[in-house]
Amino acid sequence: MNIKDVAERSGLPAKTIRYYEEIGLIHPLRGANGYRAFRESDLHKLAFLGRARGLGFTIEECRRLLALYEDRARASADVKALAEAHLADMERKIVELRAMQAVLRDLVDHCAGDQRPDCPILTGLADGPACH
Amino acid sequence: MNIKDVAERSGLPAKTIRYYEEIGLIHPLRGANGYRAFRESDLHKLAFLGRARGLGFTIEECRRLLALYEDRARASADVKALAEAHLADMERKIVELRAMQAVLRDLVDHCAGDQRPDCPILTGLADGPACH
DNA sequence: GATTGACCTTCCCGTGACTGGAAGGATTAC
DNA sequence: GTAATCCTTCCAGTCACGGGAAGGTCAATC
Repeated sequence: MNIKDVAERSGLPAKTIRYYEEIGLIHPLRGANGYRAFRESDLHKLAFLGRARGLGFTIEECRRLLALYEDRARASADVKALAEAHLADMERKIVELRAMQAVLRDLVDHCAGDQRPDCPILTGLADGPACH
Repeated sequence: MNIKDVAERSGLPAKTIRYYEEIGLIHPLRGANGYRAFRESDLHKLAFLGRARGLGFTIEECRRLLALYEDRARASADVKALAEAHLADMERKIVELRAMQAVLRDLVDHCAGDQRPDCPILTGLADGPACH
């Protein structure tokens, strides 16, 4: 398979596939013409990576997941630990976003949003956090 | 004021303050020795920027906010629109994170997390989204 | 006056995970 | 034979800084 076929079948852009090879996530063969020659196993790995990335795992986490996936002697506890750490990361991000939202929402709710210049959002940003 | 003083008083690292000057967010004066000479107004702007960044506004949004802040003829509607767009951005991110969390949580909940290799998380990543 | 130490300056490189584009070679279709 | 579509590598840019080097300046002390 050439890169365009794997791109279509994996749903990943060709650029991304080249990048994944460059950073050592996959190791496709090479044809006599210098073209990458992808096996089914490469396609499989790329699909795996695409799904892991889609769940928000970083590239390094994906690398570890892939290593675990290929390690027949793995302990599922190791996979679970990785996944739970990532769940916790996401939870932290959500909490942070919610906190920012709450502050900003409060400012927005006090803003008339008309043609006049008076704006609690700007004074809130200028004079300190949530002064009311 | 030298950069270290403004850094302390604004809570921003000196590196960040230099960067903000480089991209034209602030324009401190220069002393005869080449040192940046910050006025109170510069400090004020930096504090404003720090708070806006803390609420998750991008640098370009901060630039627009600062321009509105300095424009005495602004309409508060413009500020509010910017802030509401940002609220919506954050909401989208939260929804996306929640969706990823839900899928991963489901996989994690089905994983024994023991010393055996069988792992629904890995098979879930390998064989497609949420097949059960 | 010399020296130390803390400050300041600019410059360049690295981050994460790609994306865009240029320059040039290979293959396929007609 | 040639045009279109592939493929390759390499370079640069993204965002918002952070680390660190090389070198100039300032204030206090000896």
